[in-house]
Amino acid sequence: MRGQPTILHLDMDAFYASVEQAAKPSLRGKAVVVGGIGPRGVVATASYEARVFGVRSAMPTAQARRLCPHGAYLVPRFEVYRAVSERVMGLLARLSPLVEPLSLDEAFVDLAAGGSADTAERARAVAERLRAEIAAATGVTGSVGLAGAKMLAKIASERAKPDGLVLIEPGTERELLAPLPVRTLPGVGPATAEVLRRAGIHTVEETVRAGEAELTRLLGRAHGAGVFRMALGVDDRPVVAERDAKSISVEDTFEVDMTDRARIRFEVRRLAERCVTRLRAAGRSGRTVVLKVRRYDFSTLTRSETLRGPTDDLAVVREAAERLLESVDTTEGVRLLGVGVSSLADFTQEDLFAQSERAGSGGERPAEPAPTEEAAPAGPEADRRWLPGLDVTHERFGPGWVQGSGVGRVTVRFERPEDRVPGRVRTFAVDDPLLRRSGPLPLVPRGPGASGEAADQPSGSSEEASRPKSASGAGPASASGSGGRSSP
DNA sequence: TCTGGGGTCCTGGGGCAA
DNA sequence: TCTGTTGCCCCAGGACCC
Repeated sequence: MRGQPTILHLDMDAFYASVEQAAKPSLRGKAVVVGGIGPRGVVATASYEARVFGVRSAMPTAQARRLCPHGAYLVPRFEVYRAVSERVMGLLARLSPLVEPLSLDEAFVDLAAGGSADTAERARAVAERLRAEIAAATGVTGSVGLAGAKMLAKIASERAKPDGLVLIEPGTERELLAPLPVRTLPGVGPATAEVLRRAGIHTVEETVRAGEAELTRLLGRAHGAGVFRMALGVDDRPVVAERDAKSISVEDTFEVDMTDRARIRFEVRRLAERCVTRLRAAGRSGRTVVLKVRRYDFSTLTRSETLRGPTDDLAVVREAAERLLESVDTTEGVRLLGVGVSSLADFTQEDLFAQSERAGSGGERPAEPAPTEEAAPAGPEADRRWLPGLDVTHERFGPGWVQGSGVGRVTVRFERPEDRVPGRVRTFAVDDPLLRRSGPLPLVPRGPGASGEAADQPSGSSEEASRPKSASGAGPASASGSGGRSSP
């Protein structure tokens, strides 16, 4: 570090909520909360209007509703966020070959590696142009931080929020960091902050004064040394363009704790199937199978088994997961189950019959039928679930989105992203044959006037992608997502 | 009325082989 | 042959991040 401020950190502003506001004119300027809407859902992103009421990311949605009862609560539409994200990442890729995406809404760019900026003035000009391009191409805004190192660029983008740009001049880093709370430093979460607080360390300056030896004593060797370096502003982590995934996992939280052993086994098999589907889609195989169980009291345990070689065979993964389940006591209730695969490889060891047969079965038999009715996987009715925020089309009234539903009725607002005024609201019976799910509309209209190359915004039907993941009943709690979080 | 989902990294204990 | 040391692998849990 201490170099020119050519590390750029982009953080989209309240990303999921901003995309929803761009897509739905009636929500602009309103409190919008995106996340799980079930009884165990949490907030993924809140618009700035909702944050005024104290709504924050990772807060239980039920609590958010109490703080902000008049807000619009929407389920995430990941296919839209992914499309917008790809568009943004495409703009970043023009600046440098070294772009490191952290999530759908955040990325680092090494401007020097791209030759697009080597001084503070040029970096600032590049960043301002980038922000304008993002707004024009996607309809949503992003904040940019520029500094000589990743940590500082990230701090800068947080200070720039919303819709701003902050550049940290070389030589001012230590002075800037000194008064900040220790929680600002990467790697210092609630637990570490509490350890430091008990030792009388609250700020970055106090962290530096404590010295490396004391931090190592408090936090352990690797962590203590790392925190000390960050506190000094020493952050030489490079921007890494491509990172290989180290594990692939899926998990579900259930709306009601499960105690029925057959039902739990059924869910583990289903999760194993989803996990292997993703594993294969990524063209990977794995050697270690991990079962995750969160019990009624929120205590979490993991059990893992390492195979003799990497596999992407469903039967092998499923049987390993079932074997692991045998060692877990679930009598008092389970709220979450997860299945994952780690020790990933790009090849598969075919000779795994012994592994598969150890459990006394083999072959890719499909998951057994659900042991109880509530455990049934998503059926045809799944398509008739009108979750708030989802895209629909009515044969007479055209495209719209679900504003709410209940007691046999669904309320739809008919409007398009390009509308200047909120659209009309109409209510239908939930089984109205003229109403169906549809794909999202592009946020920025395409055509001669549209900027950029062929827009990669979704516009066609993607019913499969947007289908709810479970039927009603005791199925998994509503999805919420990774990323999309932004600091206030 | 509690606390999602998908990841990464680190630590420490136990088993095992050189 | 026995014993102590070392290093590696596996496993479980915790912290952290978005």
